[in-house]
Amino acid sequence: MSSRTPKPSDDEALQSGRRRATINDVARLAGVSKKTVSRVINRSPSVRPETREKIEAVIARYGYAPDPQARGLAFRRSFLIGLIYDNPNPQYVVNMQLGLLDGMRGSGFELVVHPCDRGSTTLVPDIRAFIERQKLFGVVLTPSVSEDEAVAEMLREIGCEYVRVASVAVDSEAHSIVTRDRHGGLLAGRHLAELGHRRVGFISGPDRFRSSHERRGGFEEGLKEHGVALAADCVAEGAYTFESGMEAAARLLALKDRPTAIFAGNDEMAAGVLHAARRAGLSVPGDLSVIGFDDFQIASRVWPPLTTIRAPTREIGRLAADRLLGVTEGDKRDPEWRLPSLVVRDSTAAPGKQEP
Amino acid sequence: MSSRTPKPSDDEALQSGRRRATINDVARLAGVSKKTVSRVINRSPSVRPETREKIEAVIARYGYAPDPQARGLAFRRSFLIGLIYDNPNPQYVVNMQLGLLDGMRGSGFELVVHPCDRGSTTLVPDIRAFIERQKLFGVVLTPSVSEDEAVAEMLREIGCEYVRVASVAVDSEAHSIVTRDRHGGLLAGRHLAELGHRRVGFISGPDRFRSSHERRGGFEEGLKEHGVALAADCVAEGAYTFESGMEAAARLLALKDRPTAIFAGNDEMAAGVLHAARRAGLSVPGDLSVIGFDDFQIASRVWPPLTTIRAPTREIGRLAADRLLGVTEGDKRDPEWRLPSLVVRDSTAAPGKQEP
DNA sequence: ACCTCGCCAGACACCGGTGTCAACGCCCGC
DNA sequence: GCGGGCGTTGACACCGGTGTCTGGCGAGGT
Repeated sequence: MSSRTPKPSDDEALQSGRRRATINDVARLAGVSKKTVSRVINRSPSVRPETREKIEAVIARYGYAPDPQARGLAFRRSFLIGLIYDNPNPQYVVNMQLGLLDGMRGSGFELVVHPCDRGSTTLVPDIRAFIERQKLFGVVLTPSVSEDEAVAEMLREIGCEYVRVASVAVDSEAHSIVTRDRHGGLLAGRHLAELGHRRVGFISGPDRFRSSHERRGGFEEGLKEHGVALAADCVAEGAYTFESGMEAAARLLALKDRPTAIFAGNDEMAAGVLHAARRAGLSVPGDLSVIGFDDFQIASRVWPPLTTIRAPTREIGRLAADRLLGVTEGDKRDPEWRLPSLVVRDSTAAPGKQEP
Repeated sequence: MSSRTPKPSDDEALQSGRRRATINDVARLAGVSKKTVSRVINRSPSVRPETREKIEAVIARYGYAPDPQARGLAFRRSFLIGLIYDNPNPQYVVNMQLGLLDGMRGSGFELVVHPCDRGSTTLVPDIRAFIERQKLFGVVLTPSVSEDEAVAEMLREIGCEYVRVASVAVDSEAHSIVTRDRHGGLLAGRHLAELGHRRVGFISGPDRFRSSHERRGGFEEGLKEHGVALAADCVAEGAYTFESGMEAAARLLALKDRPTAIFAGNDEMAAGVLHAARRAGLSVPGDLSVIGFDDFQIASRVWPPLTTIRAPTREIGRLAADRLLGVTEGDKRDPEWRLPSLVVRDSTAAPGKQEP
């Protein structure tokens, strides 16, 4: 009996569930010191099996769960994980959140969201304040902030756990989750080349996104396998937004020798391409094939439904959470399962072919 | 000097910013007790102005910020706000999150997200565990969980602050934020009736969403102003999903006397209506006018761009956060600013009119 | 001059956990 | 029989704040 005896009404409240059990209650009811209970909670090996069982029985009986705040105070670290992102696409954000939550389920951790502005001059201090204020256990960064070295540097400096999701390894293996966008681009290139397209266009994302370059690189590689080259005048820079896709497509479609197919860096821009094609009086896929990237909901909502590259964002999120929490099981699975894959719908066809 | 003197290295770390200041540091450096510093932090009136200023100077000098964990432990309440939702629409979720964050900025609170399944048999205990585990300061509920009385009952029982976002007042004024979906429906009805439509269709959301009924009620009201009635056979139930919208529209368009316009309960379903119309060989808005609800991104991505009702989700989120944090300023503004509004694009026209 | 009251500030316990270190019992070897 | 080492446990301080209660002090009433 380590702490002072409680008032009788206290135990009553405990029984009825009106009061949550604390470590002191468990210690008292199990006839051990709170430190020993703490050892059981933290899976310390130096507890005799009988003692452990006795304590675990009390824990189960009263549904005791340690208070993360108190634990965090002593550990100097909270049980919160932050998602730091600047990608404005709602579907990306939500899928990532869902994936992270998948991986965090049952761990006792919670997810705190933190959108940010990569262009802000106070980006690094803002993120730092966010982390230090709540003493976050760790953070997950997604493109494009995940590609910011100043941010990563700061995270190392303050000793915060982190995982960077990016299209290529931008950090040590322990700190990166690679989405392999290059492979997605490759599939897009192959698909168009196999359909017989020879003059193809590409609309990239913004330069600061690593994925813009990876998707393009893979695309060129896929084309090349079939002897097709991406002409310089058939490349336009977009901003991963619908409007930018529309504008970039308008430029490409105004070319004297316009491409018969366009690979847009994401679905949003691909939707913009569809609008531009319609304005130009071109039918898709009859006069122009269009392929997107992401396979977000929009891909199947537009007309014609978009052929696109499915990026397993939710699965990537799950993996990121696993990594942060030290679960390594997920990493061992066949890496193929988290590779981008081709989803063929109705926006691509052989060049010159009429719609059915 | 209340606590033991620190090692010289400690103060050095403080100066250089390697160590964050604690309340003990501030107390020592200001020559007062930590309790007095606590009073300043909590804006207790019983502190002499000179003392307060002295302490505030030290706080500013060292950039001291109280530790939410320690504060939370003593307060028996964290500085976290939970967003509990079951709406699967990513854009809704993200807009709501952004609105909440708008309202929480600078408050020292953070946002924890918690998707849930309204249909789960463990819904109430799951939410309860979520709240009690992290001792959430408060939660924001959005449709349709916001309309669940069992959940609200539990929140009252455990004394958790909460705000319910719903289309009508489902709770006391302090606990509800009303989105006035009825008004949006009214605008849709008026718009179609004013264009000259006499036979119109409606695709509702799921029955358990209060908004389904409100949008319909308002729609009928708007039609009625112009002497138009909503025929029973022109109403179909959807599920707020693209597929359900497509199926419901297919049914309505197969009617012998098919409607010349359809109001879909949200944009997702309206996109489904567009697909169904195309399949049926109908042009929009030439043969069929379509109007949606939400004005999410998809509305302007599809073809033709959708006339729709803009729901100010982000603003509503901001209001919810203000309410939870006890800020009342936002409530006083002209309530018009957070009413749904009509956004006219290209999917509605007078009946029988050809596309340009 | 004395008592009371209100204002202000501090001492101390407490919130619910963990780290450190010492004590205990037991088995081993000499 | 005794010292040493190991496995197990507990006492106590501590993490960084807040609640309660008490005491010192000056102003106001009698």
